[in-house]
Amino acid sequence: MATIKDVSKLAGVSVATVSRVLNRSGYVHTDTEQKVLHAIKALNYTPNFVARSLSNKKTSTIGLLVPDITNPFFPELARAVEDVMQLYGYTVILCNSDESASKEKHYIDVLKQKYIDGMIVASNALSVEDVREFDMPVVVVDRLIEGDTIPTVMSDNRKGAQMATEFLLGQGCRKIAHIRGPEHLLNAEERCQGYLDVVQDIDWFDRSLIVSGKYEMKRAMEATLELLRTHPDVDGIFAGNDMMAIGAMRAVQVLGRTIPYEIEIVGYDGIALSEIVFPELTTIAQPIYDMGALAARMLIKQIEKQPLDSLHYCLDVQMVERGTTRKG
Amino acid sequence: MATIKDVSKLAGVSVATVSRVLNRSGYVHTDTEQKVLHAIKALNYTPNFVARSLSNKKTSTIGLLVPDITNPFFPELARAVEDVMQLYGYTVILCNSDESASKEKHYIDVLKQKYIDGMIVASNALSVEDVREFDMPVVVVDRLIEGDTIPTVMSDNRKGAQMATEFLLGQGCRKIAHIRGPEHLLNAEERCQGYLDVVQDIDWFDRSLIVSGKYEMKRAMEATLELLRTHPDVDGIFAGNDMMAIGAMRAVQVLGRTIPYEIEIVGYDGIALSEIVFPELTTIAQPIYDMGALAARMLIKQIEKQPLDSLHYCLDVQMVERGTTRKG
DNA sequence: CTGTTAGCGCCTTCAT
DNA sequence: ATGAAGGCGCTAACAG
Repeated sequence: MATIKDVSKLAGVSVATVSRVLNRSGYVHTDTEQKVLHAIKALNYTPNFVARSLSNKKTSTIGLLVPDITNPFFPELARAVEDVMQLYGYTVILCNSDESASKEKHYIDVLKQKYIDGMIVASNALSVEDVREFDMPVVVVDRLIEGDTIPTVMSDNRKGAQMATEFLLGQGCRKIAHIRGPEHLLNAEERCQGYLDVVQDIDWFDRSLIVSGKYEMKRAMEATLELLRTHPDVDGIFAGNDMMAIGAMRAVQVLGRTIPYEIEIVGYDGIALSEIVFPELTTIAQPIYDMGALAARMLIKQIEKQPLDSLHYCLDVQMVERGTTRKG
Repeated sequence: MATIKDVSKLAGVSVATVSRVLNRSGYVHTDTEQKVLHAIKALNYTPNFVARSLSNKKTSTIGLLVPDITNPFFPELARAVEDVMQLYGYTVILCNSDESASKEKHYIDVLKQKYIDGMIVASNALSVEDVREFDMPVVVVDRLIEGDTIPTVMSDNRKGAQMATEFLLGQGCRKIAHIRGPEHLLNAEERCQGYLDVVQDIDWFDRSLIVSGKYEMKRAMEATLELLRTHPDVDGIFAGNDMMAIGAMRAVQVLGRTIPYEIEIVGYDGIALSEIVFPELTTIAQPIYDMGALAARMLIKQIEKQPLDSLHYCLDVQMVERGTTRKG
């Protein structure tokens, strides 16, 4: 691998000059610039990023921390992040935390040592203080750190949940249940709240209509089986995410009831999977790709010391009507 | 951030000594080691990887090149790679190539400049020469570069395809079609060949029983619709991957035929999705996680100059009987 | 066992 | 407009 020194020698100039043409910094005569450019081409020279990083204190690398890339929500997010980062000349390191605080901390340490320029966190075993201790640009996705100064992008969970629930009501459902996500996740809490906003004052409502599915398909399936045993008259289900909605579909199918005629189901997220099951899942779609792309842009702005237009972004969600609910 | 110099000062020793205790290289008296350790703790010192990389020529970072992390096959692979890399102190940079040669080349260039230690390639817009030009440790996954010296891990596509086809035959199918993947992908070619191995000498066989689905669900659905129009008597379908198998399921469902009673379907890959559709998909499962983990281990061996037990690994696949084929 | 010193490759004043 | 030289933080001879 040729170094800047080789280039300078071949071009008959000093390394400083080569550096100048490389970075378009400072003045350099057109002729000498040409000489340098030729030398560069002749040697097939490309600058060594590591060396550059050392003197720059900028690695053009960011970290992306997700719970598990295997969870269908995150590939879309990761793809978005990677796309825009790539566009701006950054490179992204992928980290799976499994929502374990110790794993997360370990990653943070490693990434800090590697002097990454910033990170996008879509996993939250960590507390606000932990995140603040990062002491580098950060954007948190889909996990609000309430009322804080840490930049955030998320979607309007509560409103989305209200939309879903109201939609089921509008479809004529007489008893709507909710399969909720993990208690410790704010977004699960908000979605549950949105459901409550709509149904809690209706006469048929009862807290036992809310069951827990841990954002997992299997759990949701079991929870639904149990739910339909205690409440055989449930005719609408709003699941806190698509995976659980699919679990619910399974349970209903196992019981031999037909979707959407006997029971209607609405999910949340709008992951690609929702179009792959049959019937296709009606869902509240978050703009997953947009969220990732926005987070990436926000992070870059911070890294490049540009002002952020807003600290917190809450993107709109969209109702996508498909096969698990009846048409008009 | 404290530097090694700060530590050396505080401990009253030279930087060399600090470096020695840091890397457990060379001798150092227990007492001075203690002093150093204390200084390290006192200053909360952690070494700067960038600086280390510069003098080491080792970044402990590898690249993972996939076509698209959004394609359900790759998250599982990525997860495996990340898991073992993490175990050995490496960090992984994720790259989506969209199977575009120019994108791939661009990535390679960037990663080279970043002096990554090696890379795992699960995408192949590139030719053998291109890959050899990487001039760094590489492992190619699921894409054989035929008869070459580049380390490879894949699964036994041909045998797997034979298993699938024979299984359908054994189930009593009278006319078995194949939905194949892209012509330019070797694994698609091999799977098609495996199908042919089993059926080409049977009287009902006809080349028009092979249709192309591009490894995509939608295309496969359309292809299946068309297939069942020309060959209404097809009662078994072997799809080159699970996504296409799901597309085929859709087509069959749309036509109002029942799975598995009127038509049986077998997929290939064993992605998580295959358990999520209903009926659950019978498939030839590749050990995706194992393949990723093995590739990662092979890469590390190369990086650390250890000998590879074998240049090419071909892992066994497994028939997983589920709902899209009849039992007993 | 420990310290001195010369790199690793690049950037950036400071002179000229 | 260009060059010389110090520094980024760490490692690895080479002395002692």
